[in-house]
Amino acid sequence: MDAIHKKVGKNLQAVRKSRGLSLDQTAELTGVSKAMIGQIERGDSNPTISVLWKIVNGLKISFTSLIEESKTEVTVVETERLEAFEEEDGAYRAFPMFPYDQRKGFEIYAVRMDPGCSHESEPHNEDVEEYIVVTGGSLEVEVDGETYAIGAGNAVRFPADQPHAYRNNTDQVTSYITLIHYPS
Amino acid sequence: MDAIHKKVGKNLQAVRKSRGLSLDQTAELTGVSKAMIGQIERGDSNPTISVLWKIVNGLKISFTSLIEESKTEVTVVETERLEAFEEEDGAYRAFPMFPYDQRKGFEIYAVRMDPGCSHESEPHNEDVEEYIVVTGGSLEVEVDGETYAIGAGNAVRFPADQPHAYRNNTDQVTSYITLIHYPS
DNA sequence: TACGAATGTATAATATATTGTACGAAGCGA
DNA sequence: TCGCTTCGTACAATATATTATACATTCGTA
Repeated sequence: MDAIHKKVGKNLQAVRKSRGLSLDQTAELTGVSKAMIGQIERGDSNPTISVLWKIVNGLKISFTSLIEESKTEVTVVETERLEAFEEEDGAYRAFPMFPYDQRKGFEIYAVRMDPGCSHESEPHNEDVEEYIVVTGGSLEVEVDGETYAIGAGNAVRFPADQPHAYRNNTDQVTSYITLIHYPS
Repeated sequence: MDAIHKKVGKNLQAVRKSRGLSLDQTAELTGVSKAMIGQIERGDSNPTISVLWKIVNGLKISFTSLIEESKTEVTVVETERLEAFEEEDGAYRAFPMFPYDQRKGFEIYAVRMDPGCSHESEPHNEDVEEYIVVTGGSLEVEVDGETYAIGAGNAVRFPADQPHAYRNNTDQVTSYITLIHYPS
């Protein structure tokens, strides 16, 4: 699922078969060897971009159609099964629930912060926005010198192209969901 | 210009420099070696799709942003300098003025047909359309058993997912522009 | 049944993508 | 100027992408 070249292989084979083309015919149309096309379809090879370019142009299809997920599938994620990025000696734990997807332009983490934990984040690039929904405990967010207290069930959004910090001043674990949106 | 990997290199370098990143930092972010990133930027290497995928995800950019032309440039095409696809012993000559561009989804040819020339075209795939503007002489187009006579200055459009034929029954050279549109 | 054509796969040879390391150039304080 | 760092490039070693060829299977046909 995550291996891009396998996705490309599936998509390519889908296009080829939907047109009733053989490997030989496809090789003729694209200028890429039959063996290579077969390997790409099976996921046995990691095509260079030049080869993909030839295929795309020979078949008169878009580049995107090869790298796109054929359909958006149901994806169930269990936080406990994810491997967290830990910071602050494990007191700050970020679980990548939906990793960055360049077609969507955002990523979603579930974060847990132990009592007393404080975490500073490097500024992101311009026009990057962060959305936070606190799901448990209470969170202090500091942006541009201002501090905002967000209780469970509440949310905040802020431009993340500047240094910002998260603090859990309570005596219980605070959890929140954060969505980071990158400009297209 | 036409070499895809050089375009990718330019775009990648543009992104990296606009963020003030060094090769080392980019390597750190993407998990791709510094040497490789340098080679890609210079066009010395033809990256595999997996490597591009890592870069795209590490930098939080879209795949498309790497393969797109940074800006649409002015492109002047002189038909006489183009190499024609010849058929019917050279009596049918097709000049690729604007070759297939998957982002646009179409391609444009200039065609010259000698007097008496007749040319049959294989059916294209479903939902492919052909637009023809006759610029000189007169053209007979046969689609689905029907024949249409198109004089200079006139045009025709038809679905090209069936056999179709072109004929020049006049005693002079007929020329026309044809645009072939492929579905997305 | 046998044959020929067409399919997708396996194999070996070659080209090249990818990496780790080392190098020279350019900035920057002391 | 000297060191120190950071930058991008050059190099050699290795992994692997790509090709041409040969192979096994299937299918239609005589």
